[in-house]
Amino acid sequence: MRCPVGYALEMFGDRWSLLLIRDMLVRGKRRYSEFLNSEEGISTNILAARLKQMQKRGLIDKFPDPKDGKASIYLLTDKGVRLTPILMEIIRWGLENDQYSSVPDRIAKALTQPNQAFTSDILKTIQAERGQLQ
Amino acid sequence: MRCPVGYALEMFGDRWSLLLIRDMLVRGKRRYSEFLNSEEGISTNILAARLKQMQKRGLIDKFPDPKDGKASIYLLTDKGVRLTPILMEIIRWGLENDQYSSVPDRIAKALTQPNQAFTSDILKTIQAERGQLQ
DNA sequence: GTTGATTACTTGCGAAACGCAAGCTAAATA
DNA sequence: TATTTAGCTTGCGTTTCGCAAGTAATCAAC
Repeated sequence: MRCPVGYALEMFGDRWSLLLIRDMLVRGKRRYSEFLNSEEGISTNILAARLKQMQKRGLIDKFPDPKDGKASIYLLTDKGVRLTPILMEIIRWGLENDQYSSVPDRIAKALTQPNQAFTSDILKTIQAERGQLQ
Repeated sequence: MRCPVGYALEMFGDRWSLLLIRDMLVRGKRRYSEFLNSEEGISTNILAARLKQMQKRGLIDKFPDPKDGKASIYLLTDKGVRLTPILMEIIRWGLENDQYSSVPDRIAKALTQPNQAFTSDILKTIQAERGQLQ
């Protein structure tokens, strides 16, 4: 009998989780080094902690890179991909309320469609990637 | 040319802001004392700081209570009310992914409609309240 | 009109989280 | 074999948070 908002905020309600999810969902980032040089500048110890936490919470999976033994690939789980509608509404609100915000055409276009369409596009893409790694 | 997600998280991306917005949007809370005894247990200094911050950021307004000189009434601005679709998607995700989460019938019903319908319901209600106070 | 309660805070302090810089390990590359 | 790359860990100072106690203004009761 708990509040779903409280649950959601426990899952990704810190300063960095949702930005990492954005990086994975709309920017196609997959690697530690890619997350590290996001424009917002997450520090390396926090990044490591968040990735572990999100894995523990079932939002992302970690795979070894088949082409480079020292590298890893981080992918959203289905539960993580289903955050897409939340992210879309956040993007919509940000664009509506901040004159300095903008997004690439691909995202602007997705915002005109129902959330579900974009979510299932991304879900397919990531499930295909996952298939290559398992 | 900044990211709308980054902007949004600066506006309400801390541990408490979105819970306060939930309290105002779906639980009809308006007063300091009401926020203080939310189930999550915000501490009094943090509550005071958040309310000031949200006011500064244009998410809420503060009005003197016409019936009690020592009391205040906090109301969402239109910008704050427009967060409703984000909150609805968060609720949807929480319900979908946490077996222990539930919401009152009124909210469950609203989730079956397009987000916009519930948003404009709430907007009307709050604009009416605001009219009584200004 | 004085006393006690209510409302909305502020202050002080210890604990936890964050941010920066440096260092470390294993694997790949030259 | 030496150097670079990828992905971390550790240490430490700073900021934020959480708890408890205290304060100020108003209101309600006697």
